[in-house]
Amino acid sequence: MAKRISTQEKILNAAEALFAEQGFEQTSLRQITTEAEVNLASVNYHFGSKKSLIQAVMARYLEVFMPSLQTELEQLAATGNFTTREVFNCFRKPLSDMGQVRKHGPTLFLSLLGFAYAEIQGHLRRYTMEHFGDVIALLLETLHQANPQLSPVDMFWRLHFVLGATVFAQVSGPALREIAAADFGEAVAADQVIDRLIPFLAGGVDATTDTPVAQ
Amino acid sequence: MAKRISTQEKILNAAEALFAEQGFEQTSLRQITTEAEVNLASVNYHFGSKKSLIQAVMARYLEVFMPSLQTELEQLAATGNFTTREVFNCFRKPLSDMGQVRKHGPTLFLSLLGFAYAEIQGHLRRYTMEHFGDVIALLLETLHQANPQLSPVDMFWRLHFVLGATVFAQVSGPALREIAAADFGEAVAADQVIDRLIPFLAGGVDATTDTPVAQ
DNA sequence: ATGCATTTAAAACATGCGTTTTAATTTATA
DNA sequence: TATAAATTAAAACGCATGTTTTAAATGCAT
Repeated sequence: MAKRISTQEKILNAAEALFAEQGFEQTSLRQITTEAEVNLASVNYHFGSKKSLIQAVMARYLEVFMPSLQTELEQLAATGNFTTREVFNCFRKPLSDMGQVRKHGPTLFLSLLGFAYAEIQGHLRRYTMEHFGDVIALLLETLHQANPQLSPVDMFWRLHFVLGATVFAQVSGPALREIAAADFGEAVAADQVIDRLIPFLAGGVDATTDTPVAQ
Repeated sequence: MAKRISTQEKILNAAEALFAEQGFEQTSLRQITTEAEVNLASVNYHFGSKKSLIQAVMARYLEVFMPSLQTELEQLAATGNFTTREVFNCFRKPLSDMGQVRKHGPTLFLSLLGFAYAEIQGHLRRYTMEHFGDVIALLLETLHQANPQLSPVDMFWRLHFVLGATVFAQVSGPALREIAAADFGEAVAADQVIDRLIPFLAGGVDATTDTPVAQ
């Protein structure tokens, strides 16, 4: 006997899948409620507004992911000496952990994160900083320790490049994996993209800053 | 005497600025026609549809950018031996050239490119491949020559990570530059972001592929 | 200057959105 | 079981969108 799923959960489950696939703005409440097989008005009844629903979807992931990431980072920091790549490897366990909570959890979460930034959802950024600002700060600090030669400004920019590459890889992930499979006859599992990503990110962050004169 | 600007051009100019700022979907025809000081219906009269307008906006840039990039790549390839960073430097001149055609050209173009991918405008991808597929192929080939150790699959993925980081840097560029200026008291010009980006990208592409075991 | 084609203007159309309202129904409590 | 609260259902609201239609204005040949 499958345990009864509440209307809230039905909505959250349908919403997160559609959000990760299409983005927040592109997904309508009617799509969500149809998929969830609940009444249209129940979204506003249970969550108040679409904006609050988006926040609830993200919160469900962040509440699992952030503490887990914090643990990993603190564990690494305790070793005293580490590389950039090891810092990024701290993301592996928290991500795969979410796969046990919810199938396709890692992919969903990263896609959601991607759209959250791509669509410049100011309220999401605010929410994240408010609830998990200390984890973000820890991440920045740890990365800086691994790269003391980088100025704070340099690190700021590179970290956002990292975010961009990550987000993009997830958002266009399904389409890309399809093309890759067709062109190279090699299927790449969703959670293996991270294996390709981490070396790239670490290489980018570790790059020398000296700029050869163009032209 | 400023030369008379046609309705088409007024629309294109207003549209590209708004698209680059807000994205394609978020920008309404009413916004565009108000900004351009033309009638609402003139967009559909001159361009047929919003989708065609988006394509026209992109085409105006691509027709300048792509041939210029092709020239740079061919010039580099003729030298016989080159680094990844030199390949990415090939983007500098074509980008800055567009600044002479239109003020803020480089930033606008990269932002547009960003939204084109972020919003998964299938028709734009098709258009680009149809008209400039050979330049894309040349870029891939040149990058592969600079990195013969990378398999085609590896290069495929890394090139998309590159695209993601680039796109993201541009799309969230204005907001990021603002934060950077506030946090570090250092204003960064829009076209200087590329100076920070290229080392990162080259470092990422050049990274070793061996993956240390996680955990 | 006249007549025709092109372009602009104003209004309406059809559709989809998030949200609200009202009533019916289910659930829980006393 | 009776009553109150919580939830679901159905419909409509107000608004914004891209597009189309119809008429007026303009440009440009003859």
